Amino acid sequence: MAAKTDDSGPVLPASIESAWGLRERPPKGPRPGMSVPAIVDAAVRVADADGLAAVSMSRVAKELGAATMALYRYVGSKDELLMLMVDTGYGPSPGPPAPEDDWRAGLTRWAWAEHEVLRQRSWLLHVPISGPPITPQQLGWMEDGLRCLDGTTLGEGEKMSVLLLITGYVRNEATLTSQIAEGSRAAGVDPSEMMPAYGRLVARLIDPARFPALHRVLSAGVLYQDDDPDDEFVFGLDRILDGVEALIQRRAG
Amino acid sequence: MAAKTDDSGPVLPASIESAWGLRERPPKGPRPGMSVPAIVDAAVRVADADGLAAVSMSRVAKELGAATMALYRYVGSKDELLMLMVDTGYGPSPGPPAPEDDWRAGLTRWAWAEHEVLRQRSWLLHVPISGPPITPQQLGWMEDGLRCLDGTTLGEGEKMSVLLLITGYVRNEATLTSQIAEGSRAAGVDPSEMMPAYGRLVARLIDPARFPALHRVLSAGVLYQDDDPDDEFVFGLDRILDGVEALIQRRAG
DNA sequence: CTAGTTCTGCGTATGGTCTACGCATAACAG
DNA sequence: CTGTTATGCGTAGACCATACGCAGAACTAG
Repeated sequence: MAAKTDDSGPVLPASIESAWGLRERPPKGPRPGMSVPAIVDAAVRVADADGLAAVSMSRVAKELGAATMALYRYVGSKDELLMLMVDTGYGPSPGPPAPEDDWRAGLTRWAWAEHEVLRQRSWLLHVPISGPPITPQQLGWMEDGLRCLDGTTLGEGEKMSVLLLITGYVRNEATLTSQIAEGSRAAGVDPSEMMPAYGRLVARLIDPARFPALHRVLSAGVLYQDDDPDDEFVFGLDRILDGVEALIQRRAG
Repeated sequence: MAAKTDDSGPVLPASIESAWGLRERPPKGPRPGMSVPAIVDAAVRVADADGLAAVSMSRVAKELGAATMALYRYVGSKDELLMLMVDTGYGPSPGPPAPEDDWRAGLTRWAWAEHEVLRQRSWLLHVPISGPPITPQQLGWMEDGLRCLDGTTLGEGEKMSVLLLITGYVRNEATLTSQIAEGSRAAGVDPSEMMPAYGRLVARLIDPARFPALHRVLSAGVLYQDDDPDDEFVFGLDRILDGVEALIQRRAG
């Protein structure tokens, strides 16, 4: 007999489907000794402690007192595990915007929430993302962001684009600051000395005649000071939100 | 006797220094059979053909008809090779803005130039960047971007922040579109069918009561259509430049 | 109660990665 | 000619993901 056809196109990995609460366990066979959430939690624990590079299948298995190959009964591949790690690593979305917030306050809060997550779990930035979000909590974040733009003059497509713009900005900013942190740790330099050292290095390398504008920036001492990363974050975010505001005004006519 | 002290702080890898034209070859010993540029070119060729994942030391060596370990006489590590690959992969910077361009036209051109490079060499996005740019051509790009903002009311630090904002945006946008391309190739789906398939998948997964805003986006058909990626790129870029413009106006006022 | 089915846990093995180390040799300086 | 120094590169070690297959557990059908 013909199975009920699944016309939904792309096939979801089994572990992702179970994250959505679909697909119950078949009643046959021995009872599982582990669970997908337990594995993912262990992997997240490893990443929190020793970084994403330390997350290998054998290391995660050791964390659980299990054999390496046992994990493959629960996740189809390491990439699948990584996807699930991202989902729980981000954690639950910050929730819908407060009623008294306008769109700008809401999105600012939303951006800061992601900023905070990425500051605390910088390994999330190192996970090679392999497609648009399909896990429950990731879509939860998206939902909360969209709600901030409810009641604006923007079209649905524009709302999506704005969210993409902001989340991309947050990720990018977090990547840069985490690189400075990791670089200073690798070089054994004090983090506050990292940017000044970089400035001196560039000053030594460049020829002022070939790089006049860059030379001017260096002369202004921009790279030498160790400014508050939060200020830098706020600067870019405000620029983007200004741009969004201009669009909203224009749409309002 | 005391060597001439190098008070410049961080030590540059040897291969990077030679990319700046410093450090000439010592006259002793057998003549080298290869050169750093030849190795980097071969690595770039491999990445262009088969992606960054195909770039292993042995594969690059095979490309050159050399033994794997021979490469380590020229580059200190694979990471160093990757850094040099990024430098030549981006290629020479697009050049200073045309005299008739105002800052906005100049930055637009600048952003499109990077966009174009990343579209053609999407492996650049997969290179884990490990710090601020220190190679000649990378700093050349920075120089050209800074020149676009010459004559504006912005401070030197603000110019730098604006550049970071834009280059981050371009990278992010390129990452998203290349993920769609790679995802569709991996799934054997036509690229134009990728976003519609994603839309159907999300529609199947979410509960409209839990995800009302997302559901509304889907109902509007936003994810189903396969819109021109360039339009999406222009949208975000214009938002950011609007934000920069607002700042310039404010500083001028 | 028994036989069949299906699932779990996991040992083994393959083929890939980067790179530390050390040796033979080639080219130069004095 | 001798000593110094650099190169080319073979060997080997320490990882990695994962394909495959087997033993046994837990359920269902008869």
